[in-house]
Amino acid sequence: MKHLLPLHYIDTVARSGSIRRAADTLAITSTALNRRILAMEEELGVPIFERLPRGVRLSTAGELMIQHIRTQIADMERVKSQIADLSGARRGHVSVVCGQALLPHFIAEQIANYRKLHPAVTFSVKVCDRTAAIEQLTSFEADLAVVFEPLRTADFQPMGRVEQSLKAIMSASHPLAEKQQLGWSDLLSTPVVLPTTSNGMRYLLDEAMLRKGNELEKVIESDNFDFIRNYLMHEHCISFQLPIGLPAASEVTEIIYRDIDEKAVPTGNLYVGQLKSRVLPVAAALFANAIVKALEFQYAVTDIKASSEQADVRPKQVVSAKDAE
Amino acid sequence: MKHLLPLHYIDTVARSGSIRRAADTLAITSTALNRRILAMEEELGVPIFERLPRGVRLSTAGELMIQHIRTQIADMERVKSQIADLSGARRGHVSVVCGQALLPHFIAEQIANYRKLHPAVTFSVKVCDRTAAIEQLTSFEADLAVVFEPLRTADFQPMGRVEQSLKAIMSASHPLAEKQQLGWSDLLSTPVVLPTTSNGMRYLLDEAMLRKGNELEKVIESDNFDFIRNYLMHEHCISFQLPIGLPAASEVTEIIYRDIDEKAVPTGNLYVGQLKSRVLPVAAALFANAIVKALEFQYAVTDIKASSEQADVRPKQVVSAKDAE
DNA sequence: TGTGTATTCTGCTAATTTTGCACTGCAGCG
DNA sequence: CGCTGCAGTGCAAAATTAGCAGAATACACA
Repeated sequence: MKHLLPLHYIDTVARSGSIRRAADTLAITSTALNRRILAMEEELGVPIFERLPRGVRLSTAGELMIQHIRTQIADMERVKSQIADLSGARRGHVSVVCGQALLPHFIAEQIANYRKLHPAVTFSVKVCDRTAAIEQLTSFEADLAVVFEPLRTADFQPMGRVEQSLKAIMSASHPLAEKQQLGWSDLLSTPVVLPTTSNGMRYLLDEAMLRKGNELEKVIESDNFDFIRNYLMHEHCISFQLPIGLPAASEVTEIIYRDIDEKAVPTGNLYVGQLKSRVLPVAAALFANAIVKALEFQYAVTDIKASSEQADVRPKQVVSAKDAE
Repeated sequence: MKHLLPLHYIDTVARSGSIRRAADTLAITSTALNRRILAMEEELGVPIFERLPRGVRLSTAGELMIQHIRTQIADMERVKSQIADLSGARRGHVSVVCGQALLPHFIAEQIANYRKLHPAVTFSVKVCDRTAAIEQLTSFEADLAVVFEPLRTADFQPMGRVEQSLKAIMSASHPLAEKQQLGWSDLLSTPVVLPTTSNGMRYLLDEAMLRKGNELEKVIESDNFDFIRNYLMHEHCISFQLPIGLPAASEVTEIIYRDIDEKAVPTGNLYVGQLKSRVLPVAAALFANAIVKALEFQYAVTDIKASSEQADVRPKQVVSAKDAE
């Protein structure tokens, strides 16, 4: 959309923090860009940027302006999407951020499903911690966020929620693998690998430690779940994962998972949500619906499975049986 | 703001229903305007306007677009207003519509008060019926609406409300002038001059007639209160007015007013409100606050005055927007 | 049925705006 | 004290846009 080119320019400058860098990414000369910015500021009557020796930074007025600009751009996307929708073609782009390194597992499946229905819709997926996820929403870089126990900010508007109780993950040869459910004392009995504090699970675990008054034996801290999983193969530690981040029951892996007693670690919530008071483009809104539905479904499954496990009616899934050999 | 010039163009064309007429008001040639519109449509991929032999009309896509455009323009105003506010100067423009021909009496006073505080703020006031008032809000031609018993639309967001019970007005020589309070039978005993159906008072009166099962002796119907008041001087009729539309108690006029028994005609509500989910410019928001405060105050005054006139002292409350919803 | 009028749209040229290049001035850094 | 990275400026070229004249079209009304 041509008319919001100037706005896009300002947005880019604000994001890059320098007119020249912005000019690069915009593929125009810095002088042209510079002049447009000057023109806008002239028009507005106040400078949008503070000139620093190392570039530019948004002024107070600029902060107001940039919020407006990003709303404009996002809203234009929405309108285009709705107009495209009128003519039957469901197209558009959906940008999702996940607060949980292993969620892409789930998200990938959802996207694949959605794209089967609407191949003209494209996606971008970004993984970052919860606070960054909310920032991505407010800066309009993301349409949707899927986060675990988000900080309660006024900007986040939940569209769906499922409870997720932490699972302990470990190698099949770990001594604790024999138990079906682990209590707090079990967790204390073994070294643990923890996610970093930006992670929502870590928040729950820290809370549990505070409440119990004793500490887990933290030997490693990492924000990368691939690393954690791999490490569990080398040392008899345990770590944690959300049900939604676990591999499907049918998949055979050397990493097994066990329930944790609710009294040991409280249950958390996984949220799907958007920026408050924003109207999403058609594609994003539909995808959000789909994802919420899927979460509810997935949750129901987890719930049933969990209850049957706790009652110990059914055998543990294939993974443990195989690995126990 | 230059970047939304194209948007403003489209807006104007949509409002005037013809490219040429719009071009006139925009002070450019119709060809230039035409080309810009064609360019926008090209860019959007779908026509915004339907071409009719007598001009143009918004297409379905155009309806979506125009809503976006008006939001954008209004929001830009808000941003400018907030930015101006940063630098201490409280400036801006407030556009008010009233649903009641005699409200300007009250509004004028409010505007005068407000402008004493902030002389840099300008106003436009328009009088129209309730439905038109809401339309003015949705088309972003007005920031605020003050209406009596508005139709309950999803677009109207009340910010304040006061109860207003109808008063009967008549010449001082009218036989009924001797009574302090009029009942339904009193109203039936004399010819009446009614406002048109677009008026909220008329709505209440029609309802009362329906409920009572008998009709007032309507001799004249008019949408002009000046005319009505003047007519009352010539014939012994009565008409109706809201407390807020009455002259101040200190003013001496030949037209007097009397309470009406609540059992005869139900009490209505006067609302101050804005377009739902819109963020008003600073000046408009402040003026809205002031007006709500004044309404509450004025109501209190009316109440005191009324109590001195009539025996029945009944406290009625002012409901703020929070409680109203 | 014909004529007048109002509409949008299209070549073409002139005016205006925007761009890119080369350059200036400025401020921190080693 | 020069170097580097930065925003701003003068000027000519390029691109966009405006205005004019006119074509095509469809309704209104006699």
